Amino acid sequence: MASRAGSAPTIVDVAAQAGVSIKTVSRVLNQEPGVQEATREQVLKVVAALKYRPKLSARSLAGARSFLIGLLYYDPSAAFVAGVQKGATLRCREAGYHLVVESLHNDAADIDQQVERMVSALRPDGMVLTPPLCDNPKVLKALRESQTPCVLMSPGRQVKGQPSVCMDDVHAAEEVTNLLISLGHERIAFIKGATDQAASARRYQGFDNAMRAHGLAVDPELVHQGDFTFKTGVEGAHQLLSRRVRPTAVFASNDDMALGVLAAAQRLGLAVPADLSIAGFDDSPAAGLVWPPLTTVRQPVDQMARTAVEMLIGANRSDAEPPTEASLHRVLPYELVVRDSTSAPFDRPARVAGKARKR
Amino acid sequence: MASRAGSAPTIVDVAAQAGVSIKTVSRVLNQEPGVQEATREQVLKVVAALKYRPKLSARSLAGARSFLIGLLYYDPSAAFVAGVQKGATLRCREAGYHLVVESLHNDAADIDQQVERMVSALRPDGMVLTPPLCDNPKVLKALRESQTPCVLMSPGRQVKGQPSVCMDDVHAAEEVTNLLISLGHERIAFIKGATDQAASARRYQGFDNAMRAHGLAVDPELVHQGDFTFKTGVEGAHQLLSRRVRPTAVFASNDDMALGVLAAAQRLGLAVPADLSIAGFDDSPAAGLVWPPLTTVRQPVDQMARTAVEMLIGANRSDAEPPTEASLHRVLPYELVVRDSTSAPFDRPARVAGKARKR
DNA sequence: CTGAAAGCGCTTACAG
DNA sequence: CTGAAAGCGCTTACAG
Repeated sequence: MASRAGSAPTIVDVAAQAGVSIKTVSRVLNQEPGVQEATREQVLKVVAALKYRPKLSARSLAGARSFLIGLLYYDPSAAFVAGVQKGATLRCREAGYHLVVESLHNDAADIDQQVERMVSALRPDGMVLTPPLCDNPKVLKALRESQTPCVLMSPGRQVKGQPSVCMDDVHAAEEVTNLLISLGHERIAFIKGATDQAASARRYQGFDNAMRAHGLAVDPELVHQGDFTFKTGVEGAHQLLSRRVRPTAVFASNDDMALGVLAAAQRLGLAVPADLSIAGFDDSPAAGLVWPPLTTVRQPVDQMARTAVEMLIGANRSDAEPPTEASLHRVLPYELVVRDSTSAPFDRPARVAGKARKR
Repeated sequence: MASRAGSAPTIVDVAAQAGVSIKTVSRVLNQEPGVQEATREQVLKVVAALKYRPKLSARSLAGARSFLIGLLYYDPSAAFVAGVQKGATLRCREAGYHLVVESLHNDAADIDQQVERMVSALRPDGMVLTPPLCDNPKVLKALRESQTPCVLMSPGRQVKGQPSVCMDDVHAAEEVTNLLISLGHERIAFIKGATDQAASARRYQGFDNAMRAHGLAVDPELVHQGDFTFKTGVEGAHQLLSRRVRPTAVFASNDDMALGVLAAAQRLGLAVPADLSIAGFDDSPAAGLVWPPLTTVRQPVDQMARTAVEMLIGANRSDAEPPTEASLHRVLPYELVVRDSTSAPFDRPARVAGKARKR
């Protein structure tokens, strides 16, 4: 018997045509054990012939899973969204899951209700939280109360028992600083990021570590408080470059600020990197689209998102290992991207194309 | 009777507590007519008290709507994804819909099956297609066969009866060209975009229109074929600036190429805009993060996405007007962003901050 | 204006 | 190894 014309085939059509019960079809589709190989093949043949696809809403209503992963974000940089989406959607598809995206206002008074509303309507099997939402207590509380598994991306602080994915900001900042020092710089200025973002402190920490390790004092006059915007990069440059003894290098803790430093330096008639080396952080698209291209650090954003989705899907499986504290907090490798904005002090600009080093 | 502890309240709990049938609760929730005001209020009170939220999977399985809107994209620029997501998610939430995002490979041989699979599992109420997928015949065919309503964002060509949202590329490129001409430029070079993207031809068309309208010949030597990448901007600049008579301005048909021109000009020791004016297209984040900041055109990407979602949701409503050919193809206003990379030829660089003009 | 019944298309116990 | 029954939580079509 063929399936009714017009409407899509259902599990009943497949069962009838394969000469088995719908329960058996369900078993095959969900890869449950205890189906004879011959039966399995017969069912799969009919599934293919009918182009049968189980309907998500029915599976979701009847079963314990929704096959939906939620992604929450607030005011992210464009490069960040793009990377996260790429990693998350691809991993979702591999596992037959789908990604539902919602944007929220981190400062909204009713943000907990917004989250609660979304979760109770959608019942996602898990949620990926990006900064700064992953550090928002209201959001975390609403999710905990609804018992929705979460993975935090680059959270400010690890929460015990709360899965997270991040990169090693401290170590990356150390490496950038080491690069500048190895080029011969000693008066190295630093521009800090927004105080409400945890990465800011970690990056400064790395800078400080590296300086101390080389016996170089961090001159408070050469540390500027920025907020991750282009504007504070420009301001920082003006202030730092007006010191009695100028720095020979500026390490801005993100690319937007580094671009501000570059723009300011160019307006002041300084040659980069001959008169001033500049390093950033993030490897934003713009970092490679300026002259000279910026030395920076690439966050593995898409890998982080992919890993986050994987953790959520894995946790939903019955055969999942009991998680250890270590398996809950994944630290992914970053990439130091050395380009032309850094050189030995007073060097002629390098003419070599950008190259990347992994660690 | 209170709802069972532990599990979330259902429509049955609400009906029981409000002393009505579940059908009446359903009517109130879906804003169907024919419910007495007192009854309605009583139901809403219980809904609020119980924090009842209808489950999407149940509504979707029983009814004709899924409250899901799909967004398909392939290898978009970061700024584009970010804008689309913002506009689309916000509009979805206002209407109680949710946005499911999927990324596809435009060149995948089985792209039609990937689309078919997604659609038959999810049954979205509509789909937003971004370039270049909105021009992919396989994708469109798969969607047509599944009877999923679609809106195309910036499609290469209008398809009759197929809803779309776009901006007026031709007119925008005309305006940029007019700006350069009004500043006193006559030798204006143009860098074309990728030949497989429809916007490329439209932007060149606008340039050509404006030049002719002012009696200026388009010198074929001053037209370079690029592909929207930074690299072809650099190459174009080298080629265009090696002409016997140099152009005094370059109009690159997107920002990445304009940034390439800027980088090349700076390496060649040219002052921008004094020696060379540069204009781009897109208003990418980087456009405002370089020195001098780029004159460009801002695409209303988030508005376009918002409009696309609105059209899909509106079409699903029973009280929807029969669409006219005009209402099917929305053209949204762009914004000319005049910054410091353009000036009169041989001018000293402007010191004025960027300003925007709407049309 | 309101409701009782059937059914959407699956999975979950439970039998055999 | 396989299946018949019940049920997930809503909307639809039909009565009254």
